[in-house]
Amino acid sequence: MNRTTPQRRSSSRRQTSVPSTPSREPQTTAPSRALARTPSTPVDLQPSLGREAEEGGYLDREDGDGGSTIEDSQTGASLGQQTDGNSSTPATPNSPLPRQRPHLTGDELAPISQELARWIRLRAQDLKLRQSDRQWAVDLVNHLRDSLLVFLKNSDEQPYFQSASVLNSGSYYEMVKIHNPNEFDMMLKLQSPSRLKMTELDQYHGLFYEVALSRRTRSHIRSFLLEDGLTISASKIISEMHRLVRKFISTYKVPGSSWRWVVNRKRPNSPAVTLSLLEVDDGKEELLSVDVVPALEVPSSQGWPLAARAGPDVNNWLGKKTRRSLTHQTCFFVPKKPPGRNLSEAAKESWRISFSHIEKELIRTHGNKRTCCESSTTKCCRKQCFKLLKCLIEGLKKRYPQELDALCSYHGKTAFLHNLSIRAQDSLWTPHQLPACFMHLLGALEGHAKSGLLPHFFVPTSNLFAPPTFPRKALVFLTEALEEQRRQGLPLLMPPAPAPPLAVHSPSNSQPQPSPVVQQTPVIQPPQVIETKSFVKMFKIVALVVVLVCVVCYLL
DNA sequence: TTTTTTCAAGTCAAAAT
DNA sequence: CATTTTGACTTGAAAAA
Repeated sequence: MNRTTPQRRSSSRRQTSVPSTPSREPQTTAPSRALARTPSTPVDLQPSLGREAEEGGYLDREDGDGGSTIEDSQTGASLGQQTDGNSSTPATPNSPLPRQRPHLTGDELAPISQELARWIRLRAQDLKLRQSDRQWAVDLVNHLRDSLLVFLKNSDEQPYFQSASVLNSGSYYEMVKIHNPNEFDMMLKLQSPSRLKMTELDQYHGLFYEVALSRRTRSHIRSFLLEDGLTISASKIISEMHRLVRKFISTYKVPGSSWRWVVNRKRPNSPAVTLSLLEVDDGKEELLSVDVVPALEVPSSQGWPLAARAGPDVNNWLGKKTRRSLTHQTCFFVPKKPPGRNLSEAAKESWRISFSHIEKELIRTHGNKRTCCESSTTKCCRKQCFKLLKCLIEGLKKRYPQELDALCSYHGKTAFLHNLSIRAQDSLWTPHQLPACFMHLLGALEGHAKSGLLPHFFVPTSNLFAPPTFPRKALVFLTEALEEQRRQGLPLLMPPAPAPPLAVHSPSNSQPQPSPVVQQTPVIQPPQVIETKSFVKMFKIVALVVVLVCVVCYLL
């Protein structure tokens, strides 16, 4: 009982934070922090962009799949780095950036100015979640999750879901969520009664599967089988999930009763049932969002499908032993169709393979040595780099929603994992190398974009940057956008609205202006201008001017 | 300002029911 | 035997020094 009560009690202890205002300004004690943050907070909750981009990448939206252009052998070989070797570089004709070599160190890249480095560190600092925000969000989300589990357990009308259990996943639980703890992902694990027959769908290079039981069963799963009595229907599972969650929510009471959860409309290509937390009175702003994804667990006696056996290239990074322990774990299937219309019958009921739990473990135990991040002397900056990359990707998507529609956070995650496996040594990632490491990571993503080659980390035959899902046009756009970000000192990493407390100019950042990349130049100022110190300076100047004007007025 | 200490939360598995 | 409870361990942020 020590587990549940303290949470509640602690909430009442900090009365201000819980009841009325979910987060932000009020209890922020550090003024500088409040200045820096207030603007970003509400804006980022925008459901339309933020959610889809972020979470979507993870389980939901990204569809790397059947790239037509690359042959499998090549992809497999190239895992992790962009082989150009011979002819196979399709993307941009003029590519000044040399192909990334596996182990180049910071100084081989363009040098990073003092200012930029400082700026990167500041931004990394600013991406952290605040505990007061977490406390509020976590109480609500955990209560929701636990109640949903109880509901499913007692739901007699759908026995198959009674044995479901939750596996927390996604960026919050990977400890790489940025800005706000406002998005949570959970997989609802569903047991398979027998071994599964996993049939790769042609043309998708091992990402999408038809999943069938290997023999007939009397388990409760049988209400979700197709007519053949073996094939498991993805659409039946997801719609039933959706129905159950709706039913649960219709009776569920949010503790505190200032908010309510609503079940979002079902999106045709999404494996998730998405819940949004809204204010009871004005139900406009989405305060939290939770994705629940049913996930079919492959029995542990069965290995991964063939395409994933070539799987994560972590031998140099984590060692063979760790690799074995990873690949011996189970994998999951989430009910997700491949993108596009006019799908075959099998594709309509298809599942996508998911390694969310292993991604989580990789990001958590990310060190070359066991001792990485164990004490202050062995700290590394890997996660910080990843957070910065996420931030940049979100920024890019916000600015170019149409052009970069295909881009999602999973591309960032994949590039990050490849980068970790290539730059394996802990000594390359010490905290003071953060700016250089981040530029490396950015360069890697740029390289992937240039070569049009970003193999799925676990299914290397599947290229996440291949044309059907990632149009060539978008790829070129992305390449140029990244290049420009780098050249201009990462303007998009600047805080969304630098000067809201003063209500001075420049909301320039928040309005999406889908101008071609080149035209972006004049809109954005170099980062130094907005940096905190300079900001203070600016403030002083403004104050001085105001005083002067007052004096003049008075004299007149 | 930077470093150390404390605290909330997540995970895992042993112990208890 | 299965489910729930408990405690040890880890991480990251906030408070204190």
